[in-house]
This record gives sequence, C-alpha cells and structure tokens, in this order.
Amino acid sequence: MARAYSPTLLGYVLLGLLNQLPRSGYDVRRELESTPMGHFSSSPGSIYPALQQLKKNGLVDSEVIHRSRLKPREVFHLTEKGKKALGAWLHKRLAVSDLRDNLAELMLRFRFMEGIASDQETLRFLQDFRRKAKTYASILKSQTRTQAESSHHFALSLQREISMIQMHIEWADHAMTAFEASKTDRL
Amino acid sequence: MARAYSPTLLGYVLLGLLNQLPRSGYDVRRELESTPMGHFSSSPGSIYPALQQLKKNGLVDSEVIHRSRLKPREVFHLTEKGKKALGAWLHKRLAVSDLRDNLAELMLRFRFMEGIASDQETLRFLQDFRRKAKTYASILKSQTRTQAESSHHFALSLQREISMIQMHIEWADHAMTAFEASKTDRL
DNA sequence: AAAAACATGTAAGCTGTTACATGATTGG
DNA sequence: CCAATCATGTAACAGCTTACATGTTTTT
Repeated sequence: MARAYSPTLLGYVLLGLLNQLPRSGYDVRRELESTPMGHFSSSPGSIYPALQQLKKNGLVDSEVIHRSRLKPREVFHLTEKGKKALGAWLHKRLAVSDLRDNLAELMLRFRFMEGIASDQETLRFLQDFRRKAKTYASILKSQTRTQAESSHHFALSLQREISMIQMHIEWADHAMTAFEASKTDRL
Repeated sequence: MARAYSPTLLGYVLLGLLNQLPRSGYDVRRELESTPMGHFSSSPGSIYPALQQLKKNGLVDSEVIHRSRLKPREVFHLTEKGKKALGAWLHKRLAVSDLRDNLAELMLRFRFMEGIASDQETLRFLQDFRRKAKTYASILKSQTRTQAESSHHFALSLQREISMIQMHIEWADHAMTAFEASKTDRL
C-alpha cells in the first residue's frame, strides 16, 4: 500500500496561489518572483516538477490552452481533493512550537485564508495564534531568568526572541480588531 | 580541479559551537537539543555526517579519547583553516535581502561572535544590520503605498513584516548601547 | 538584429531528515 | 532488571536548487 501523500510547504503555496486563480507554471513563477512566498525559488526546476507532483496526486488538474501563435499554456486549477487539502492545512490547529519553528508557514496560512476562510474562521486562527504566542512568550521569559547570566550575546538573542513574540501578539490584536470591525460593518 | 568547498549553515553552526569549546558529536547533539540553533535536527544522522564533512575538508580535527569503561569519545576542535572560515562568515557584509531571507542566519552569526569578535567588530555588525534594516523598511513601506489596497490579508502581512523590521531596528539600538556601555566600562 | 518575454522541461547534485542499527554503562 | 544515558554510525529518501536545454514571439 502506497503511504499517504501529503503536500510539502511549497505544494501548499502552489495550492494557495491556484486557489486564488488558475494559473500556468509560468504565471506561478512570475508571482513568486514579484512577491516572494517564504524563501522558495521561482526557477523552472522548482515549480514545474512541484506542479506535476500535485497533479499526479490529484490535487490539481490542468487544461492545455492552445493559442494561434504562442506556445500552448498548461493552466492548473484545484480539484475537490485539492480544495480539501488546502482547507485542512489552513485550519490545522497550532502548536506552541510552531511559533518558534514555523512562523513563516503560519503567515502563509493567514495569507491564503483570504477568500476561502470566513471572517469567523480567520478570527479563530488569530485567537489561537495569540494564545500560543502568549504561552511561548512566558516560556522564553522563564528562560531569561534561569540562563541569562551566562552570556551577553545569548541574553540579547533571547531578548530579541521575546520582542519578536511580543510584537506578534500586538499584530494579532491589531488584525483581530480589523476583522471584528469588518464583521460589524456587515451587520 | 575540485571546486571550492564552503560549509553549509549547519556546518557554520557546528564550527561556532566547537569554537566555543571542543566537543564530541554527542555533546553537540545535546547542545542542539537544549538550545535550538535555527531549525536543525539534533539527530545522529544530521550531526555525525556533518562533522565528518568538516573534518574531511580540514576545518576541524579530532582526537579520540579512550576511557576505561565507556565508549571512546571523538572530540572535535577547530583547525586554523576552520577558525578562518568561521571568522570570514561572521564578518561577511550584509545584503538588504538578508533581512528578508536570512534573518535567522544573521542572528546565529551575532551569537557566535561572542568570544571571537571584538566589541568594535560586533558594533560594526550591529550598525550594518541597522542600516540595512532601515533600507528594507523603507522598501516595504513603499510597497504598502502601491499595493496595499488590493488585499486585506496581504496588507496585514505587509504590516507585520514592517513591524518585524521596526522591532529589529530597536533591538539593534538596544544591543548597540549595551556594547557601547561595556566599552566605556573598560576605559 | 538582438534582447527580453513567453513557455516548459530534464539531470545532477546537495543538504538534511527519519528510521534503522549497535552496544556498553549507570541509576532507580 | 529495566530504563535512561552515553556514543557513533549507515541507508534510504525527500525536497529543493542550479545549471542545462529548447524554441517561439514580441519589443527595442
């Protein structure tokens, strides 16, 4: 039995982009060039195989569009399975360790929620994010008390980490009030 | 002709740790477990091959220390070549794009400066860091003006990025005054 | 006439991960 | 006696990157 396929982070980025709008590999490359998503390369050697991988596993499908003169474009779009996979990724519950290890991924998830997650769902994400950040911040602060004396550089690094998390808590607050406001607008 | 070997980021982390203090692979693993350096795994399959790689290229050397009962330890230390490589990494000039793509690496560099870079050199690093951060911040702000209207989520993501950089500028200020103070202390 | 944009792919290789494998010693 | 700690490695693989490869069309 072939073991369960699960997209890579790059795969989810592609799903997110194709969910916004069906695109060719070339379109995706240009999008990644103009607004970088994480640190992924926009080179053909990255994008085309990744799209084929998604297609092979049934998360996207494609139509080849022939034009009079130009080379035909292969335009990819999400399948039902692809939409489910993207949705599952976006709604996955956060772990505290994600704040340390996968912050960039969490932010990508936030960005790709646009258009497919309701304001309610986005708010839930931000609330969860804020709670986990609070927890992580208190862990870091307890480390300050126990380890900080040992090394100046280390203490400054810890301080930076704490400021980072603090800033993200404030950002989440800001984002949440923005979403609360937009919710009220529609009443 | 074999083309020039240059350590990977994990390689530099190992050089930094071994520069602080000669260690065995096992020691390194425990260090990575207790205080994570970037997102590297502390698993044997990561550490032992990486150390062998560094040894093969002459950046570290090792002595095998035999003890009465316990398994012998292979303790690694930097060679002259290794010290040079580490120094070159630490003093490499920053690019503005590093603020976006390699922030974690910059912070590792800062941490490993302890003990081998002078306060002057560390200050220069922080000054450079601050300048590049300022530049990057202004680039991001100009993006806000041109693209922000398009998407709410995207605007919030941009806002977060700007707050991040802003926070790092303040952190650099804080760190610099700390180093200025310690310099004055020694007069 | 040349350069840039359009459009897609393959091949080789590096880095690192997980899982597997082994075995002695020490502490509870 | 069982678990944890000490200690080192290999093998298979995933995932991505760079460099190579190809050809048309539009813009300068």
